[in-house]
Amino acid sequence: MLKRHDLLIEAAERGIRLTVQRRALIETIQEAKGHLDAESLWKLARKRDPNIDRATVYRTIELLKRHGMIDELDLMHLNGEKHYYEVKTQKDHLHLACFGCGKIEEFATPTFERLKREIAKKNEFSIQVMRLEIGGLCRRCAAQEEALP
Amino acid sequence: MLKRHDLLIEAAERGIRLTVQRRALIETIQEAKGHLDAESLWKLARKRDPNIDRATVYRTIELLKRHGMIDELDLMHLNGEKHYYEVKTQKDHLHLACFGCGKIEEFATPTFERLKREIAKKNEFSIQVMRLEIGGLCRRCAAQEEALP
DNA sequence: GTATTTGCAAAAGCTTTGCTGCAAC
DNA sequence: GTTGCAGCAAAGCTTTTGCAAATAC
Repeated sequence: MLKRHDLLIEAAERGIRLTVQRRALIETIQEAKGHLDAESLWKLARKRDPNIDRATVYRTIELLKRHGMIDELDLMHLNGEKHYYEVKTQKDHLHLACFGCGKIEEFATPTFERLKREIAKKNEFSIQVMRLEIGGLCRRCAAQEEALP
Repeated sequence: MLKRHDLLIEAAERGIRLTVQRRALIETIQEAKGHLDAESLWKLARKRDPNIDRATVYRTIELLKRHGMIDELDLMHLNGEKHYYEVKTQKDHLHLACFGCGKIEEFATPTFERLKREIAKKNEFSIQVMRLEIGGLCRRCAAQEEALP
């Protein structure tokens, strides 16, 4: 399991003003299983603050992103153009998206870390965000494809 | 320089019906310098076929994508949510996007290829598309940032 | 001649914005 | 008491879609 930051503590440490709405959303993101889009986060956050507005959700996501506290994913645009969010992990990892069944797998490996160091060094580039997404077929879906004529 | 496929030849080989509109767009993509979004491609393609419609551009892009002839990029959403397109290269490569000046750099390394093989093997995943994007500051912009208080 | 593709115009999907009043500190 | 934030509603940007007419083979 990848270790993730505690967003509320980190927000406080960073001096981010914690309104009830931000608290509601941050707790929602922290407890979210899987990767959720803004609309889903909004619906869940309303269980904690029934009046929280979509716009507030978007604005808070933007804030957390700027602070590098969450990562934004596209997940190969498997379901439209929306974005998905996850708490930043200690280790960089990549996402495997299956075009067949839509399942998302996460994967971390030292090779990825090595690649990151190599990029930073060779390009003299100061890396802030890194997003590696892979689309294809998971084992099960690849096997099914094979079976068809 | 990364070697890219000849799209028109490949389209013919794949039995893709080559209408004048598709020809116009394919030639445009092939000759494009840098990474262009759908709107820019449309404007350029109109120089070859003045009546080509936006919708045709989107439909053809979708077609070429399905055939794995072009890659779609987000380039860290540096300028809104549009997508950018490039002819598929022989070698996988990644994109470095500078949040300061907006410059996009391409980078290919054997470590990336190794990572790809490792992912496919460890996850038993059949990879079709791989998109590695990095956001941060290029050397010049990082130095400028440093200079400020 | 027939199946596919196009242009057009409209809609859809997701996100951002301007403004006024409210909340945090 | 100030400053910044939230809610609301509207607009924005990019992409998709339905359909009749045109085109490729």
